[in-house]
Amino acid sequence: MARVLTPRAEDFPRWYQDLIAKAQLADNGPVRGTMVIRPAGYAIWERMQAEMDARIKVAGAENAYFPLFIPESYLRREAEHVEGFAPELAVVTHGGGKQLAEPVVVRPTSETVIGEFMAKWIDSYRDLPLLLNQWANVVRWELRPRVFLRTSEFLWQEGHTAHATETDARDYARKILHEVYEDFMVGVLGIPVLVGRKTARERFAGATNTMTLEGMMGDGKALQMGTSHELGQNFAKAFDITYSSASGSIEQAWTTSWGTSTRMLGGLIMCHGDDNGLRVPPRLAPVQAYLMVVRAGDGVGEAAAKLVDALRDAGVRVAFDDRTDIPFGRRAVDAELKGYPVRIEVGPRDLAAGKAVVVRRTAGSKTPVGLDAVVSTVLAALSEDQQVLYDEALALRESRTVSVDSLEAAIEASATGWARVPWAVVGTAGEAEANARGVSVRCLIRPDGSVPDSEDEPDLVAILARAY
RNA sequence: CGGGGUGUGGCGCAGCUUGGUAGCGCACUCGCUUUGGGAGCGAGGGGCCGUGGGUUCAAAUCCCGCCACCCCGACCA
Repeated sequence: MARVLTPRAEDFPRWYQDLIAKAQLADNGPVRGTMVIRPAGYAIWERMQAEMDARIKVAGAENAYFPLFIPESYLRREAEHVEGFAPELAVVTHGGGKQLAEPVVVRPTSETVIGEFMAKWIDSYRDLPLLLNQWANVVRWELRPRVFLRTSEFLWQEGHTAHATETDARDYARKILHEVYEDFMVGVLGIPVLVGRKTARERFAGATNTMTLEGMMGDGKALQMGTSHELGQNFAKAFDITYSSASGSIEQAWTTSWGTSTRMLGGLIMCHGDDNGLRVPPRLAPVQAYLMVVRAGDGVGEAAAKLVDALRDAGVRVAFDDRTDIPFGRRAVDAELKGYPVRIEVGPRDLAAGKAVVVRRTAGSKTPVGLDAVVSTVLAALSEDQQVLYDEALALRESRTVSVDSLEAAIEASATGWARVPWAVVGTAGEAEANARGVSVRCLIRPDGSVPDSEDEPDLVAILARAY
């Protein structure tokens, strides 16, 4: 069968869907827009979860679990929040064979239920901050689903915190943004995300500030890979989240929420994938080294098993493939599709020369290596290729980002990549105009690249692009 | 909701214009040969052609209705 993975800009989503199918990551579920994650995809997601969860815990948040069903009236308590989510709610009207007195919605996000519980759990300033995180699936009935990027049901991590002061909430939302999200995306996913502030128009429904991490995909479009919100006292007011201060007064709490989803898997595929399939960064890869016995022969199985042990001892996540009844090409291509960073080929021919062949997915290079040097070669390749993927993605982003000084030029540049343009020349009117033409303001950043505290700061730079 | 398109074995499609015994590739099963880059040959299994009606001796094919899905746009982690 011919290889049909050809990521040209104009048919990028097609290519992306093909790759997902061929790399056996996901399938479409029985209900429009739902997604079934296959084992190969889930293994990657599991590694994402592990890395994220560890960082979330370092940031002080604890995992908890809240209801899937939310009474419709909860949503209504925060005006902007309902308005934002109403069009995409899945509503349950019947239960136990009867019409429900009050419909319940399948959670599109959990600010409201968690707010309800925060109100019960918080009495004193001593209970603050309350730092919660939930790994769960949520439902948003999107008009046009796309596997991993926008499915009706998706898996995510949503953090919800309550703080005594606005400053505490503000600092925490930024801590998550940088120390959890940015650290993970840059360091593990190898995606050079741009971190900035959303405009009022792009803000999360009910938030006072939304901060985002934007990645550039291989076709120059932007993907919002995660967000961290300051919710002000909007939800504290709606759900009566109050506490007694040290001086005895009753005060309203300040809350935040932040989330990242299986969309990151889509981002990973579209950022690093190439014509031959997935390329998974070594730090993330569930299988870092794929050791395959090329063909059976005297002592080949034993030599291969020894190498597997040596790699495991060195801390490498290794998979062993001795299925010599399946043709070599089939197994090699499969390993490439799934993006295993390093493949080690062991066969009679190599062994006779005291060697094994180390194949790197990133560059596609094949190098015969003495058996004693395999472990060190693999370790070096893993750490080098983590950097290579990041560098390639960064180089692409830089080559496709242009600085311009008019709205018109920015919209034009968005056809192939990102535009950096002074926010002052765009403004809310320019933003609406860009939106009408399929381009959005992805975020605002300061000239030095840091995240603004307000969109009214002078000299802000707007990043305009087309987005998924 | 607006604009385009498609419904035929598990998947991808041809056949429809011009009605006449339902076909191809992949996948699957069995056998032999293979196995250092998506194996070859042989044999097999599997489809009321989306659905309801009409025309006809005869409908996947022609006509009318309905349904579903996909793509582009509006919405979005």
